[in-house]
Parts: sequence; C-alpha cells; structure tokens
Amino acid sequence: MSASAGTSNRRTRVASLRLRPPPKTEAAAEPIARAATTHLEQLLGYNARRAALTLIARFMEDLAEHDLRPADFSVLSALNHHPGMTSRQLCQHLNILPPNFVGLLRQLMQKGWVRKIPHPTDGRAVGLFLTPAGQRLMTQAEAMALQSDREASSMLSETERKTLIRLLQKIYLRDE
Amino acid sequence: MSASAGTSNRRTRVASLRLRPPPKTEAAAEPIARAATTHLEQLLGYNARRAALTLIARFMEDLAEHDLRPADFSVLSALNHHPGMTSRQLCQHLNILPPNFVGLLRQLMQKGWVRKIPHPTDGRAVGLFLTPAGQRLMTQAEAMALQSDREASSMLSETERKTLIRLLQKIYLRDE
DNA sequence: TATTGTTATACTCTATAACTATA
DNA sequence: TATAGTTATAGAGTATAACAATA
Repeated sequence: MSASAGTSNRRTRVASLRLRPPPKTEAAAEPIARAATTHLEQLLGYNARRAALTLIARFMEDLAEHDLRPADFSVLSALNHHPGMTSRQLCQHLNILPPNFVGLLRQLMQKGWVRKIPHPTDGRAVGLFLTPAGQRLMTQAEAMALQSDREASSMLSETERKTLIRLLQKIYLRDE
Repeated sequence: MSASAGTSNRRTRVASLRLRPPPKTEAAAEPIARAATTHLEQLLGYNARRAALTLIARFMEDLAEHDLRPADFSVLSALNHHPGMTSRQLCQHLNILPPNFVGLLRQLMQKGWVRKIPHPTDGRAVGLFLTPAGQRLMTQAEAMALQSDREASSMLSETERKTLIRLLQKIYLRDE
C-alpha cells in the first residue's frame, strides 16, 4: 500500500477535466471518487484485499513499536508455540522461500530472539528456538496483535466478526 | 505470494526433529502443519490476507492471459467507466503513487490500449482515454474478472457472498 | 540420488526527493 | 506559490538457479 493511503485521506480538490461533454444529469467532479471503484467493488477479491490492507496497516504500525515486521512476527509466533521447528518446516508452513528466510533468520538471531541448536543425529538440520528474550517479546507482541486486530475491527459485532472469519477461512482452506 | 503457494500444496514429508522431549500426548510431525498457524487464525487481518491472496492468485492467472496485471486492470477499468480522468485523479482514487504510474501508463500506451488528450485550457493536465482496442479488451477482461471471482468463491452461497462483501466493506470504508 | 541450508541474483512493487512546465 | 507530470533512485518482498554439506 502506498504511503498516501495512511495520510492523504482528504477528498481530492482537483477539478474534473470535462474533456467530454458532461452527461445530462449533474455529474460533477466529486462523484468520480466513488464511482471509479464501483465496478471493482463487486469483486470479492478486491474487497478482501482492501480490508486486509486496512487491517494489516494497523497491525504493522503496532508491530513496528517492537521492531518487528509481519514475517518476523509469523516466524517468532510459530517458534513460540512449536519450538524446534527447522528452517525448512517454517518455510513450508509460512509459505516463505528458503533463500528469503536466510536473511530474516539472521536478523532475528542478531537481535537475540532466536537461537539454533544442531540436530543431534542429522548434521544437515538445525532446530530453531526462541531465547528467553524472544519469549518475553512474543508474550507482549501476541497480546498486542490480538488487541490491535480487535480494535481495527471494532465496527463489527462479535457475531459479525465470527461470521467474517468463518467465511474467509472457507475460501482459503479449500486450497490446502 | 511465493510461487510455491500455487504449486506445492502437498503435505510436508519432513520428519519432526524432536529436539526436545516429546509431550506426553502423541504429538507427531504432521499436526505441526495446522497448529503452526492456529494462533494467527484468530486474527481477522491474517484471515483476510490469506483469503485475498487465494482469490487474487486466481484472478492474476486469468488476467495474465490478457497480458494484464492487477494494476493495469484497475486503471483500464477506471478509464473504461470514467473516460478523461487525469493521471493525478487515477493515482488518487486507485492509491497509486504518481512516480509509479508513469511506467505503468507508458506500457498501456505502448500496447495501444490508452491514449492521451491534452486538456484544452490547462497545459499541465492530460486526459486519459481507452482506445477502441482498449475498450474491446476491457469488455472481455471485465467479464472474465467477474467470472473468475465467482468461480474462486464458488464454495460460498449467494447469501454468504453478499454477507462477506458487506462485512469487508464495513472494515475498509471506515478509513476513507 | 535426495535433502538442508545457503549464496548470488533478479524482478516487481512501493516509496521519497527533486526536477520541469504550467497555472 | 501551488499543481501536473516526470526522473532518478532506493528499499521491501518475492522469485529462480546453483552450490556445499550431509543423508
């Protein structure tokens, strides 16, 4: 999402060009703002993306206070609940390509949140574990994530929230 | 989304490492696959993103047959229904940063789908219009988009689909 | 021969600063 | 002084090919 998404929410003040004769009815400059996306709004994919970007933008702001990005959070959360996963396992379950995981993991280790422990019998594999500092971080970060997510969707009732999650899962769980 | 998302949907065959003593109950290698994301699945943002990626992956495949990417489609669709919009207007309403729009527009013009018409009185502004070829393309592409979106969400009833769109819009329309 | 982890690399998307020409 | 459009550039995120060490 572009930076302007978060900051330039005011309406455009650019005058309509009227390069064509204006329609009979009063279609001024302003209505274009809504109408321009009207056709896209029929698409479920478009709506899901817009909502996801709205929710995630909020989530990312809050994560940044912990010096984390979404991928970091996903990895640390997985290790928090399933210590000892290997790089390969994490990549498969979080849909990260192994070459892209190398740098990510290096950062998490440099920050002192993750450590490697070689597998006792398989010299290729290395188990990944949160350090005590990593565990403390995730206790905070996971609570924050839950709260952040709730606040960003505070316009929904509890029933609506549950319905929404159920329908969204119906879409993507089909794929697995 | 990584390429593996579309192709490597089979279950992992990597054995669990068991670097720690296994829990009392039978926690084998396989259950990790589901459990690893269990905590994320409570988050609306996570679910919206997963669903959006699923829907959009399908959409992108179909778009590619027309040599289009999502941003191209958005721009052409806006121009299809609102001819004469300026670059600035398109950028604001589709949330594209002007510098990133330059190359995108250049491609659309090279492909013969869009043309510029200078504003008669404002020398800075240029109106954008679909060419006849661009109009023919979008007649096909928009029909395809609707069908693609329907098919990718065919596991939902018509009522569920409408509910889902309504709830998603409730989230992101708050922002505008 | 297959798998784990890695390096190098490239492409797309997104972002900022700063320029030009017009108003 | 402000706006429309542009250039150059940088940073994420994501992708592929190929390698060394180990099984």
